[in-house]
Amino acid sequence: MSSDPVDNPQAIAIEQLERFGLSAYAARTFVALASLGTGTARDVSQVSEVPRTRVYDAIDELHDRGLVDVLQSSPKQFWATSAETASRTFEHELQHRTDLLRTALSELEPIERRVEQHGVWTVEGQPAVTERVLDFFASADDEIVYMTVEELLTEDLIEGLGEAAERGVSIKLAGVSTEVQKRIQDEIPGARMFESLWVWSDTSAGRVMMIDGQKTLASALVNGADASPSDPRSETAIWGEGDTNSLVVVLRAIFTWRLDTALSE
Amino acid sequence: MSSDPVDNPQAIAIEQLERFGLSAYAARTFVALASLGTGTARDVSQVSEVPRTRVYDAIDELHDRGLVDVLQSSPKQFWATSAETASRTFEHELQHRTDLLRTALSELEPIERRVEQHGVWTVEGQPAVTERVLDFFASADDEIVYMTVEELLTEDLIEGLGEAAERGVSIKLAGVSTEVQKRIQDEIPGARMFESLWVWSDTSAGRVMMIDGQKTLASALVNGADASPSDPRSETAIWGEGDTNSLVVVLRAIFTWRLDTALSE
DNA sequence: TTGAATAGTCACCCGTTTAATCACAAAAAG
DNA sequence: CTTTTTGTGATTAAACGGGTGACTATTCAA
Repeated sequence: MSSDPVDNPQAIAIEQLERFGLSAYAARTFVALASLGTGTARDVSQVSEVPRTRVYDAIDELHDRGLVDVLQSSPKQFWATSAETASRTFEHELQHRTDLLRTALSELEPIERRVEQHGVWTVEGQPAVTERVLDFFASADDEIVYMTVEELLTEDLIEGLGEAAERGVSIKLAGVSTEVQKRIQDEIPGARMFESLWVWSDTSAGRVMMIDGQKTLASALVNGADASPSDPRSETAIWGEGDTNSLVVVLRAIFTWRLDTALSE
Repeated sequence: MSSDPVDNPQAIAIEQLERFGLSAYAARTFVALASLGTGTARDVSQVSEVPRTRVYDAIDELHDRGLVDVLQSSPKQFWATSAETASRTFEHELQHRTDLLRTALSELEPIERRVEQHGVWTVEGQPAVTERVLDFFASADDEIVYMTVEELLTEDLIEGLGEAAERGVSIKLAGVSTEVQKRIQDEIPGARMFESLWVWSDTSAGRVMMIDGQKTLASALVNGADASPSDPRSETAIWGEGDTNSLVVVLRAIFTWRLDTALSE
């Protein structure tokens, strides 16, 4: 269990370094050097199992990236930057590159994005679904109806709801425990609570929402109760937009009926 | 000039997406979809020049990453997330992964990192050199002597100097214009200025520094005056540590002599 | 209903990349 | 001066990914 190879820091570090664009040799070399502090090609080769003759190329790669300093002697010595410095280096580089991407993508984004009115779109993965929900919150003019299992009501979503509320959007929320209801009432005084449509907790249900009566989204948690809760790739959602959209029509009918009875008390 | 293929947003976006781990097809597919908003495999294939039959694989990849939603119809329709949402998705993922890396690396970092006392280490690239300088600033107990060309005196370095000053480290700074000297005096009241050792501006000199009389670093800007100033990979530095380190001995001698005459006025 | 066109899936080929091995020259160590 | 260690370059082998085409399913129009 605890010796699961994917769980030791070495494997994690190597995996991430590779995914950040380092070669396998460079990644393993850096991890070896990071645990050694300083060392020669021979030292590195022994702990990293990188062929000694290839350590030099790996070091070149790392040196160019600013992750390793080199002492010109014989044998050459290599010095790894600290965990903190190395991580900061990546952070800076990646931040810079996402900025590049953001600028480039916005430049070629179409002016108006019409969305198919008669179909139902699918989204995969909890982070992606959350992003979509946030987009919807941000686009709301009038009303947000949001029903969710509590584990999916994350901080950023509450924030998104709060911002909408400040714009004057009326918030109707269901599915959360009484304790959390209190917290919501504190942060978003305008929010109204209503009861879930069905017994919520033991199903695989995820969330259901409606924006201004014409955008809807429904999601389900696809892995059973035994699945690891840390796996975020377990939510699948569908959404639709437009007055006559089938999903919208169905959910609007349900919500209208339900809200009339639930909120009129 | 302006039609330089590496400068158009498409190419930039594709390049970044690929470096973030997408396949070439997926990257080109996403960029095509981002400009279309919505489209079928055929549409995508036409603008992206990805073989139509492979658009589906690419979409799978993008769908799994939460960058594209899919409408199940015939023909299938694909919907790209907005530039902002897509960038945020990457930002989140990369932030998460640098955190993983940071944790993993710190776990395997050696307790004490002794540094070779008799050698001179080399660092490549302006960002890497800056990182090293910041590390040194952070480790200073007593005194920082720092001489730099003005273009290399970036915000984060001034910050690092400020933090050191607040710890009670005495700061001695040279090479900056009188305007910037004023600004420094405002932000770091304790800092003292002295004149450069030589005519600084038209050489390829970069920076020279000494920490507590026993850590030193010197750098040069390696590309000539005609090189593009935006290229950050043009600085090479050497550094050394320890009382008897050759680089330290030399620079300490110079600085001691110079500071005695320059600061005593 | 039927046939042409379009959409979608799958399997295969081939080139590039990169890991891995080897051969050899230069430099240290004994 | 010999032997070991170190560093560089070339070479081989395998994996990955781009590119193409065959084949089935679906749609649309006669």
